[in-house]
Amino acid sequence: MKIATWNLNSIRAREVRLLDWLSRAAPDVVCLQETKVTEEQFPFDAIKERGYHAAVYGQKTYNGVALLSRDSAEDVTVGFGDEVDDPQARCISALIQGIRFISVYVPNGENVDSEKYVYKQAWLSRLFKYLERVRTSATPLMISGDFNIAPHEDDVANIEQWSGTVLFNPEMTAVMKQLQDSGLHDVFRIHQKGVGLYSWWDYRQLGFPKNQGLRIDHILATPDLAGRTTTATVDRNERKGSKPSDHAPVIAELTWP
DNA sequence: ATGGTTGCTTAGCAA
Repeated sequence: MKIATWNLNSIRAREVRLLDWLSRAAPDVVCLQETKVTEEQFPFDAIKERGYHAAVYGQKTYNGVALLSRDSAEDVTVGFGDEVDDPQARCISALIQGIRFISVYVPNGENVDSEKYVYKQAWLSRLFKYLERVRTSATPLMISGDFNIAPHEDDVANIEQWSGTVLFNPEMTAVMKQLQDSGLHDVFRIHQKGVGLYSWWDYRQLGFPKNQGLRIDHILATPDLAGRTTTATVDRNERKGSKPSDHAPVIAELTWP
């Protein structure tokens, strides 16, 4: 079973790239973020032609998440289902082949003095409560997406530039540690121990050619699944060529069922 | 310190 997570930075700007990549990479489940379209504008037909079901939580202009899958998705839910009235489409979940998949687009936060960072903190707090509710011992779980957090120094190319920012600071690395301590393992780091491995590179200042990136897109899995993963990679080819997203897909393979 | 890029929308926000 091949799983991927990819922040597309607009599914309209990336539709051809996404479709070509689906044919070439042939993932079984794809967690998408920043689709930036309402459900009415989502390219359901083209994706169906490539052999995928799509569960979509859309929003105009900003955010937007989706789950693509070879097999049908059951029990689809969107948002956290909590008491907060939140218009931002950042979380979708479904049961696929007996696994609870969640695609998340964690708020960026802009800067640590911003109201957007307050929202990021609150959103993450709601995510923990959501995970407590949705997790059951019987169902393996995989939560993937753009977390907008680099978990470790080794996940940041330029520490001087990024230390203390919303993407890499003690409070945010503690969030990743708390997720891991709750039994959600960082699948990429099970298989890749090296440095200089990133999933996002700024469009500006030759970020990608200079490999000035951060590893902020993650696949986290409960132990039953994490232990069955066989590979984890970043598909750097998707950051190359004409009109790439600023994120590359992160891919994991596992023996399932 | 500023600016550098992209997408959506059409001047300015978000990343």
